Order: sequence, then structure tokens, then C-alpha cells
Amino acid sequence: MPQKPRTEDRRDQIARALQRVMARKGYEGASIQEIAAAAGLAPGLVHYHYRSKQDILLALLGNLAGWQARRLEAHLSGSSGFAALDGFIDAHLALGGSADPEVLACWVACSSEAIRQEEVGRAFAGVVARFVQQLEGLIREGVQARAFRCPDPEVAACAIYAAIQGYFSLAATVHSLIPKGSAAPAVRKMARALVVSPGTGEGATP
Amino acid sequence: MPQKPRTEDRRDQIARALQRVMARKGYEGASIQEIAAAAGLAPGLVHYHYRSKQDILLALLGNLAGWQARRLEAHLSGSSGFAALDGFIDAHLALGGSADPEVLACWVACSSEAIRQEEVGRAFAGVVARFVQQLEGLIREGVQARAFRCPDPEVAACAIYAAIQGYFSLAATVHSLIPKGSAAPAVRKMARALVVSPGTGEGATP
Amino acid sequence: MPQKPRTEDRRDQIARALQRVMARKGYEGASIQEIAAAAGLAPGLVHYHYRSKQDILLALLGNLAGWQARRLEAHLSGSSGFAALDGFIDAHLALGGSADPEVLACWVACSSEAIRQEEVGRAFAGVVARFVQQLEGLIREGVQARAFRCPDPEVAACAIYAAIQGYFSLAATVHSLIPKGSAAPAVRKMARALVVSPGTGEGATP
Amino acid sequence: MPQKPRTEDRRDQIARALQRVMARKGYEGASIQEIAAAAGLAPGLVHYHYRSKQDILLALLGNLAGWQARRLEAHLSGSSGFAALDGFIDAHLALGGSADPEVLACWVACSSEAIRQEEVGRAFAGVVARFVQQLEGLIREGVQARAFRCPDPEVAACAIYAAIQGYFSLAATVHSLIPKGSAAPAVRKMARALVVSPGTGEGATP
DNA sequence: GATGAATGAGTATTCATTCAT
DNA sequence: CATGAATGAATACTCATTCAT
Repeated sequence: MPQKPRTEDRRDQIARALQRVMARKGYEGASIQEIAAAAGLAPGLVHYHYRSKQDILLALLGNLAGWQARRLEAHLSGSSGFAALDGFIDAHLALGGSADPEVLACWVACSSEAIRQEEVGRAFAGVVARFVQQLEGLIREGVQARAFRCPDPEVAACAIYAAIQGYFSLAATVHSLIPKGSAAPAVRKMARALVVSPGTGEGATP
Repeated sequence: MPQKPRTEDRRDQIARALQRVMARKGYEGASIQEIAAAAGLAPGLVHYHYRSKQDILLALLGNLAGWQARRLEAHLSGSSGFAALDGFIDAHLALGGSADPEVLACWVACSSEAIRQEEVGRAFAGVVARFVQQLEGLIREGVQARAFRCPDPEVAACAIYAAIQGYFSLAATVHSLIPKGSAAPAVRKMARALVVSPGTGEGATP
Repeated sequence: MPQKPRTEDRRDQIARALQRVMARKGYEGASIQEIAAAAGLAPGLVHYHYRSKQDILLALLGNLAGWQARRLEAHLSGSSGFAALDGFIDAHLALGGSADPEVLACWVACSSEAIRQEEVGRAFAGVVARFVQQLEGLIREGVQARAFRCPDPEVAACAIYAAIQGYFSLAATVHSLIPKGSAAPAVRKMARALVVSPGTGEGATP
Repeated sequence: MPQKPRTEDRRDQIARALQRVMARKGYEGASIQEIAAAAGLAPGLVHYHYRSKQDILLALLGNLAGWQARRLEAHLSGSSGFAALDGFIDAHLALGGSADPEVLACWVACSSEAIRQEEVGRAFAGVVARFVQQLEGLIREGVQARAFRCPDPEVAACAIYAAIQGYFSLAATVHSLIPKGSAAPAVRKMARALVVSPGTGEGATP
């Protein structure tokens, strides 16, 4: 059976297997043996293609980030103003999107590992920072185009991303608590409050 | 609870030790030996006071919930309307509050374990549900008092709590990304958008 | 079965088990499982009493050094001059002494590990240095007492110890090559050449 | 041996790679992958040219023995008596000779493996026996030529070789303990004590 | 000849849990 | 209550060897 089916394929196969196992058992709970079994590979192969278990996690994190980036691109595709803002939110929260419970559980597990493992922390922070900056960019464009009024786009972007992140966390842990289909609309509404307000003041518009 | 006082002390001592260790190493990474060492106790004592490691986690989760409930009580104390809403938010996000990085890291670790261990999941869900319902209650009171207009208090409560939860997660993982002191004000602003709007429509109304 | 049979006893028990196994299989070949089995203990106990396999080796090295030091003491016991010199040699090479093939094999294995593991190297060097310095001391005393003439006791001590060490190595590897009982007398004779000569010249003098 | 020339080159390339790696990591610590990397070859090639890892060690041992035999030949070249004796010693211990730390470390590692692996033990014993017998031959010639007086050339040869071997061992493990340049002179002096003495008695000459 | 992916047994080490004292 | 030694299963990782290409 030893052939040459593109090492890159094997790596992806293994990262996806980690995703499947980790969603149910967490990162520590995902043993190499189980990951290999889930990938349909011999246990030894895992460490042939990855130097360490952490490396698989980093690869998976890269995958998750890549998929999300691609979904984002599809949802934004040249739009601006409220359309872009809503696109960003929908790309993260709309049904059929990240609603994949496996991806959600993995993401939350990644955030936990980010606390424990410095290298994972750096990678995780990089991914999050990229999305938040992209969001901040959208807001700044909207402000320049007079579509938005926003005293502090950095704060606004962070807040909107926090709301999204919070829904991820709740969806992964207490899924039934979230009224069906309410996430994206609610965040859209909250986002508006941040990009149409004249100051840090009370609320929305006069 | 009603045992010899020493016992209750010991249990708390151990739960706090788990908190300290878990903040740095996560739940799986916190060994009983290390927990015992952090508590200044003999390893054998841990299993004398707790049936299993999971039990310590559940106790810690209870502690975290209790502390938060008490802080909430202090921040609310009879207020209503916007004051109550802001109190709820501040109790979670105001400086000096849950900003304790140890507590944040523990909370995120708990959310991860909630996915893996059914029993932890139930306990975690209970805690979250209680806070969300309390928030929902505040909103309903505000609506009845004509202070708020909110078509769906359940959705609003969930969204506001998601934003808080998201800030917890970001604070624990990518702390430096959050502009200092921006969390509570931003969530207040977002919350307003949810309790003054007439529909799921565009945003706040005149 | 969990009692308190003096942890120090357990440590010694394990170090002796390593000695038995290592004599046949070398250090790398001595698995923790096998060491535990040879000691009649559960595998987990080994790492309860020793932080790492290397630690067991260091303990064993300490044991070997200690036994040899004690044998040396017995063989020297106040003697000086040629008696002391012969005593040093006999303590190392006389029959029934280090002729224990198990000890010899361990010693050679230790010397190999001393090359690979820095910490073992330091410990091994310390042990060897101590014996060589003791020998050098004996020679210096003999010189001061006019019993010896030796231009460079450091060189002489090193050479004599090298000869001893060489017999260890040969005994452990090509035992049958050494004529029975020839080691100690031969080294005694060689040693004389180093402590009675006036210079680096030809040999012994009339 | 009579295969395609490339094959023989490859075998030597691999044996030399083992030498390099083994000097730092020992025999067990030298993985086939690493050996291949050190040789600049694909891992699979190693087992194409050698049936097993042990076979590489045996080849390396043969190389070491061969090199030493050649050096010996150069140092002896027709000499006899003390010149031959000194030549034998210098061939082993003179500066620039086996002082190559890589070779020394390998030699000590080989001696360790000789204890563990019967086949290596036989090969190692063969190599040592050959050198000792050659030395014994030199001494016998010297005796017949009336240059030496030596009651037991076998014992003398063994003793001299032990001293050489001991210096190898010390040089590989506690190099700094040996006074620079003292090895060969010291062994020459010790050797004299064995080939000029009238009996096994006290010391040198009457 | 040469390659490098594949295999699966083996390794040190960690750990929750138990229990004699 | 308290101790800390004991247990044995589990884990990440390594490695000699094989073999399809």
C-alpha cells in the first residue's frame, strides 16, 4: 500500500480527522490512535506527516481560518456599507454556515488550547486579528463613504466580532438556548448601533 | 454541605486550587497531584473530599456561578430599566470584575469541558440559562414599565449575553485585541439597539 | 499493598533492577517495564520514585561509585607506599571484586551513556576524577615519604587508572582474552614503572 | 564485495554516516532516518544496501579495524624490539591518530554493543584479539631476539592493550582528565616494565 | 538502483484513582 | 481525617523494516 498519494492530501486527511474527533472529545481527548482510526490510517503515519499533535491542531486551525475566509469572500464580494457589514455577520452566523456543530466545537476547543499552548495562542490570535481587522476595514470604508458614523471603528469591530464569537461559544455549549435563526439578525441589529451612532453616547440616532 | 466545617473548607481549598492550575494548564492538564500541591494538601486528600476530578470541576463551576450571582446582585440591587440593564452588563464586564484573567481562563476551559462531558455540559448550561433568564426578566420588566420596546426579550437577552460571552472568550485568548475599557460601553450600546427597537427592522427608531 | 516501605528502599530496589537488566541489554535496551518487572514492582511505581529513566541511571552510577569507594577504603585502610598502590589496584581488579560481570557490563554501559547524555557525562566524570585524584594523592604521599620517585604523579595516576579501566572494558567485552588472574599483577608491575623512575626516560633504574 | 562499484560506495557512505551519528547519539540513538540524512541518501536506500541496522554497525567495526590495521602497518613497517613496541603504542595513542573523538566515541559505543549483541560481540572480540595477538607476536619476537625478557608475553600483550583501551575509554568520556600528550609516553613506560622484567616478581631489573 | 510513504510494535512518561496505615 | 505509596491503563512519539512505484 505504500504509494505516493500526495503528502499534502494525507496532511489534510489527518487534520480533518482531528476535527471530527476533537469536536466530540476535545483536543486532549483526541488521541493519535483515534485520529488515525478516524482518518483510516495506521497510527504511525500521523507522526510521519506531522511532527507533533500540536502541529495537526495548527493545521486544522489554518483550515478553519481558510474556510471562513473563503466564505467571507463569497458573502462580501464587492459589497460595501450595510450590505458588507451584514455580509460579514452572515458569513459567520447565517444558517448552513458555521452552524456546523463540528466546526463550532473545534473552534471553542481551539480557543481553549490557545490559552494553554503559546504557539496555538499566537496562531489563534493571528486568525482572530485578521478577521477583526477586516471588519474594521469595512467599517472605515463605510464611514468614509458617509454610510456609517462611527467614532471608533476599532472598538466597533471588536464588539461585533465579540458578539459573533459569543454566539459561537453559546451555540457550541448551550445550543438549545439560542432561539432558532435569531443570531444573525440580532447581531446585525447590534452592529447598527455601533456604526450609526454620533458618539459613545446613549444610543442610536436622533 | 452540613458536615464538619473542616470538610467544607477543604473542598473549597481544592476547588480554588483547581482554578489556579486550570487557568494555566486547562482541565485535562491539571493533574490531581498538582491540584493537591497547589492547595498545600496531600494528594490522597483530594479524592477523600471529591469522588472524582470532574466533581471538583463541577464545584468550581458552582463557585464561579455563585461569585457572579453575588456580583450581579450587588450591581442590580433594586434598579430597573436601563440602570438594571447596564448593571447586568457591568457586573460581567466592568473593570476589576471578571477581568480576573484566572477566572476568564477557567470559564473558557469550563465551556470546552461542557462540550466533552455531558454532566459538565448540563451544569454549565444551567448556569448560563440562569443568567440569560435573569437578563430576559430584566428586559421584560423594562418592557412592562414602558422603558423598553422589545419585540422578543428572549432573543435580546440571548444576544446581549452572547456579546458578554464573546468578550470573555476574546479577553481570555486575544486579550490585547480589545481596546482598554471598551467592552462594557460597547455592549451597553449594542444592548440599547435591542431593547428600544420596534421590530427586527433596520435599527433604532425616532 | 500500598504501604510505606521506606521510599529510599524502593529507589535502591529499582536502581539494582536497572543494574541487572542493563548488564544484559544496555541502558537503552532496559525498558522501564522490564526494570519494574526485574524489581518485582508495578511499572507505574518506577516513575513515582524516579523522575526519569536517566535519574535511575544516575542513582545506579552513584551506587557503583559508592561500593567501589567502600571497597577501596577496605583495601587501603591506613597503608601507604607500595602497599597503598597495590591496594588501590587490587580493590579494582582483584578476583571477587569488580570481577562481577554484571557490575562490569554496567560500568561500560555507563561510560557509553556518559558520551551521549551530558548529565550522565558530568556524573561519570566526577566519579572517575575522584578515584584518579585519590590515586594521585597516594602517589604524592609516597613521593614525599621517599618511597616513590615520580616526576608527574598526575600522569602516573591517570595512566594506572587507564590500565584499570582498560581491563574493565576488556573483561566486559572479550573476557576470555584475559589470562586468568593476570590483571592485578600486571597493573601492579606497570604501576611500579611509573612511580620508581627518575624521569620520562627508559624505564626503571637500578 | 564484487558488485557494481556504486554499491560498495554506498555501503561505505552509509557506514561513515553511522559513524558520524553514532559518535553523538550512540548506536540505539542513531536512527536509520538520521543515518540516511547524514549520508545524503533516501531512507529506503539504507535497507537496500544493508539487511539490518546491525549490519551497518558490523561494517563500521570492520572499517575501524581496517583503518587501525593500516595505521599499525605504517607505524611498524619492519621495525622490531622497542621500536616495534613503541610503534604499536603510538599507532594507537599518538596525537592525530585515534585521537579523533568521533572514532573514539564510536569505539566505546561498539564495545557497549558488543556486550548486548552476540554477533557484534564476536566481531568485536575478533578485532581485539587480532591486535592483541599481533602485539604478543611483537613481544615474542623481541624475546627471541634477546631484546626483551618477558615471562609471559600473552599477559604482557593483554596488559599493554588494556592500557591503550583504557586511554580510549577515558579519552572518550573524561577527555579533560588526561594530561595533554601523556598517553603514549606513559604506556610506553608501562610496557617496558612488562618486557624487561625477569619474572612476575616485584619490579624491573635486578 | 532509488524513493519515500507506510506499518505497527515499542518507548518513556503521566495520571486518576485506590487503599493500607 | 490524613497520608503518600501503589496501580495499571493510556498517551504521544519513535523507529527498524517493508514495499509499491
